[in-house]
Amino acid sequence: MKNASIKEVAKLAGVSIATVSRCANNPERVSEETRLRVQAAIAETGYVPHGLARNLRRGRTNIVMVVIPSIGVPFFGGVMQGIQSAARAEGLSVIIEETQFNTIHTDKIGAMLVSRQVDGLILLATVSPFGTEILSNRSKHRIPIVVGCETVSADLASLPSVHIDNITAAKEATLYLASQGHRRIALISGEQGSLLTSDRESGYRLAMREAHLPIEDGWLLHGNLTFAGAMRATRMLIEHPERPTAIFCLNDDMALACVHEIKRSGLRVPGDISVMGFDDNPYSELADPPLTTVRQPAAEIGERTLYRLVREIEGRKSHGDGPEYVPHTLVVRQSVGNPASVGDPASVGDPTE
Amino acid sequence: MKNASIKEVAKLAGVSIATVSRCANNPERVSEETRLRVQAAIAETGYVPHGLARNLRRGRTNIVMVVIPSIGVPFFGGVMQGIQSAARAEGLSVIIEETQFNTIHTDKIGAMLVSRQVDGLILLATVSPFGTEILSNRSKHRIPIVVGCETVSADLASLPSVHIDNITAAKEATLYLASQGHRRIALISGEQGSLLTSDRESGYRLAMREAHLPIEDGWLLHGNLTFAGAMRATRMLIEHPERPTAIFCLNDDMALACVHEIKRSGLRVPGDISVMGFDDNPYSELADPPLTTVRQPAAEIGERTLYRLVREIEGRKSHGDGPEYVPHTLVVRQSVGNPASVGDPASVGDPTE
DNA sequence: CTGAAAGCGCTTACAG
DNA sequence: CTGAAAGCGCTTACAG
Repeated sequence: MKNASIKEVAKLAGVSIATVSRCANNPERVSEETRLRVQAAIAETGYVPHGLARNLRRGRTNIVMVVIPSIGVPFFGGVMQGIQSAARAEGLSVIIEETQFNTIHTDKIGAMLVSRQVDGLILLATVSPFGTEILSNRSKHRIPIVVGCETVSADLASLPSVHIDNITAAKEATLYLASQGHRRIALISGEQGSLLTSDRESGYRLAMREAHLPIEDGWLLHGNLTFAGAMRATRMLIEHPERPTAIFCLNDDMALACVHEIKRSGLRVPGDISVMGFDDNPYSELADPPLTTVRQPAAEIGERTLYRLVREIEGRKSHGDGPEYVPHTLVVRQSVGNPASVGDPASVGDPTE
Repeated sequence: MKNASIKEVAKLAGVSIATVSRCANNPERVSEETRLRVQAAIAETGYVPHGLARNLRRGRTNIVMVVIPSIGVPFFGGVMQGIQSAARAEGLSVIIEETQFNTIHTDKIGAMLVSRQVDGLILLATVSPFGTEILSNRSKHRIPIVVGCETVSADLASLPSVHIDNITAAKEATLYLASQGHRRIALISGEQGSLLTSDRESGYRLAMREAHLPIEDGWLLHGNLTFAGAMRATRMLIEHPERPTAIFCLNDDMALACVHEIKRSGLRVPGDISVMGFDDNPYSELADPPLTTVRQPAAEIGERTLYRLVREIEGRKSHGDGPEYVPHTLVVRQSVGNPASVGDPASVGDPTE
């Protein structure tokens, strides 16, 4: 059965299509008698307004697009949940576009935007090459864009955004490590050239300086936010002549991999090496030991990002173009302990488990 | 700057809008000279065809909707990756709708479909209440739907689908446990009344019967596929008078939580209790011990589901309405070992770690 | 309160 | 090869 159109309903009810339309959009402007007749006709035909036509007429799609580095990362799952629930409240649908190492379909994203198939764009921790093109399109076509979780490329820094204060968060985490007595603190960082990464790196450096702690050569490694990258970095750290007593990983995935690798080498966490994560993804709690980490309020980031985008779409930029900050918290669990006394070799190579 | 429309391009190039349209869609039907002029005009105006208008005319949106129980579950992330990459190849965009315990916005999904804002629907391990309404809409409006990863509600069983053979997979996993010498094998199952769950339960029962193993009262518990549910179930199992030597969890999340809980109670995995998972999500490899589990080819499921949907959309149902099976594999890691000799209390309450 | 008409921006037979 | 025209299915001033 083909979908009924507004015409058929109109004919059946003996009214014009304008009246049928009004029954859906401004029912108070239709007499009750007519309305009833139209409603009956709608029920009889099973009529549902054709969304495309309506949208074309109204000039809005009620769809927003979110660009995400990788679906299935639990942390982004949390952000998406926030986006979705806010979107639902606003009557919006969300198209997800994954952009993992994929420069090419930048085109597609641009096309969807420019061709008005989506009303706006949310960029979640976006990859670099993206930046300039997006930006030029934005100004050319007045496209609403907001960045969530901090942009990765510096050229996007001027966009409205919502995220935690990455510098401060990383600084606090490092300082916590120092407060537990650690003096040899290494960092497994994210991707080179990513703004998010460099902010957190700054926080680490700031903290180290403030605590009068040295950063030895080879203590600051890039793990690219992946398991494999973190494992590689962890191995290098374990074999470092000045082996750190604590490793700060710039996300929980890397921290999980780091813990795994430390234990595999026969060392204990936190007995021999403490590990600090970042994000607080759901699996961190189940790790052995449960991860001490910096929590980002994922769902809240998602929600606020969406609402911010809605404001952009509707043209009321109450907050200007600056970033909007969201609070982070240090979650203390068991992967960070006190360091073994310096030069005490007893704990090394003598794993109890 | 407002977007240029086809009219402005036509005027600038001194041709009709039909010709402009042809340049985009059937360039070979336009003389080179004209084409060049039009292209120049397009470049000058920055014209991009308005997607909505085009779609309205063509009667397709090139958007498919996927309904997913929960974003951020790593396993579904893998499936989504498959869907996305296939969608990209087909020039489709995907709208994601989360349906966690949310009956209400079933309406929204139905509406998007019926109102033709999306071309088709992928249901990923869908929740129950959904079923009947979707189905009635489907037949009424000829809506293309395909189910991925097995439907949860029996009333959707008639839809085209792609998934592993859940019965066989669960049976093999259980049999593997038996082959390692386990005779007391418990099951932490999924959600009551879910088809996927009951299929895997059947596999477990089949295997136990085949191996002449009893299923004691209280060995088959529902964990609802969540951490919390699995922890609760694990505690009950640990205290069970006939404590199992192996626990089969119907997904990896539960297996991870199960391992966590066993260790927390001072027992060892697999020393005291072996744990088998299901799915092979990325975190399973990093667990301590790494999880033995049944792998579902997530990305492949996603891809094939999308292609299947495309066939439905295009009206060529080459494969009929039956399910399409995808291979599973047993991934042997370290969470399953041989059981301690029966009645040997030495290993109990004497955790080494 | 209701209808005729314009128009959203395109695509595609149909002529020529 | 090109244009005039119909039409996709709606919504919304504008009259009445």
